[in-house]
Amino acid sequence: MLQVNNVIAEKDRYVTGLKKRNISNAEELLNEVIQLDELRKSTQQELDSNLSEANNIAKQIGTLMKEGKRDEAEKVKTRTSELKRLNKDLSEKLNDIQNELTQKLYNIPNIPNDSVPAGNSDSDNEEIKKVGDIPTLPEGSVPHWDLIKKHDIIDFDLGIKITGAGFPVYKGKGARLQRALVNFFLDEAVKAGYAEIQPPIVVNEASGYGTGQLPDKEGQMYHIGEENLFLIPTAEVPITNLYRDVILDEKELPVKNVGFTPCFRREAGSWGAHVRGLNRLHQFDKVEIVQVRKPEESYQALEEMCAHVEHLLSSLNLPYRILRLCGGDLGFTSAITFDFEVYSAAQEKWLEVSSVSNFETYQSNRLKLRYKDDQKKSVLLHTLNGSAMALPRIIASILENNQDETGINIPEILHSYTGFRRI
RNA sequence: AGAGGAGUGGCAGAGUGGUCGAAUGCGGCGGUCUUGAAAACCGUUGUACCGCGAGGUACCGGGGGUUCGAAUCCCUCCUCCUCUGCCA
Repeated sequence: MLQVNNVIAEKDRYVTGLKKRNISNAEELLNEVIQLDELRKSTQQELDSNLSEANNIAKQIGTLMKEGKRDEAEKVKTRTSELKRLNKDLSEKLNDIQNELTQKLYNIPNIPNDSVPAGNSDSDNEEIKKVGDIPTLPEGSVPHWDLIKKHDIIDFDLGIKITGAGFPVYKGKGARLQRALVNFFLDEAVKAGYAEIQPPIVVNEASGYGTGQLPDKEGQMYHIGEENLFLIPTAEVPITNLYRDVILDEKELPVKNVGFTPCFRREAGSWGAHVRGLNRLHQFDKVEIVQVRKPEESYQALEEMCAHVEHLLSSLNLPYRILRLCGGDLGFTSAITFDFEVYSAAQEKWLEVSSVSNFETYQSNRLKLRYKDDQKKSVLLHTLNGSAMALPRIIASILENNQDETGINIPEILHSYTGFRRI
């Protein structure tokens, strides 16, 4: 969430930023925050001085009691009981104000980076790069949902039988291909200096709040009511929350982590005929890279992460394009996001396979993730993450783009991982 | 899951109602000594909020309560350890 001090210091810039996200009452919203914070301060000042007085009297009573002056002690007690009543009200008031302020801040998204274009929807995203040729497929080519049936490598019906729609079963070469990709992605990340993490795939409420899935997006996550836990929608949640309530030593920076996990998304309401096959699932595998950086280094890290994703895509020989998301399409917690899409030649569609974002201090403020600078001051760090990469759509495009009359060619880079060259 | 025990500063560990934000040791940082290092000695060493500052407030696993006053007493939740049960 935003820091109130920054809201005050850079109000104009923040208003402009929020307008880019099509929040028309931005100024009003920020003013409310500033006013609430002022009320918070004055209430706290009043409470603090009352507490101070009460503390002093309590100490006096202690001394009087020790000296045996009971009557005098009883006399001062009238004032403290008055203060006690007062302070109970005041601290309740302060609590309410703080909750209201937090609620307000929770509902204000991150301020977009200056380079983020204005816009309403994904049609306003800015294409900044396109690499690779769109393959021309042979006569009779079919989308991946037909290919997987034909070659019996992924079974949706079996998934429906044992779980439900959106939970496919990977079989034989399909399962092997997926495992190969996971290993390839992990190996490349480790080569690039990321430390491999295997986090839990179920997280508690505090973690949901830390990275911003809660309070507003709980509908996206599967919830285990009995234990009040959530199935992760992305490895970002556990891996970033590793650093919740942490003050890092400068020597521990930069943090570069990679994790492979299944991801679970309820995708409530977004199921329809247009999302067939592997295009959208309730459970899918993803390799995620996460960085924690000093503020002045985070944009360099963002570039580095984008370059890493590009490297993966070109190694797999997939045509891709990079989009800079516009204000209207930007995730709630993100300051800037680049989407990577691969071309799936039989569907004749671009599919999002990675999303690389800088959250600046938006997450770290909630997480209380800081480091000590050379002045020994605590400074909020920047968090970043990106998919490297989401598996199903990569598989979809590999299958579609590399099909011929008799089968499917596996990209060369994967041969040592799959142990086979064709499906 | 049941019974018992325990959660204090970076770590170890005292403190069971009143100058306790917290002894002591280790570690860290600064210094003295030394050619350098070690040892020894001296000093310093949590986080957040408010305040121009002096300073104030809160925090001893989380939340609530008793009391003029709580690390200390009570309730509740969480976590860890030991034993019993179950289990990959």
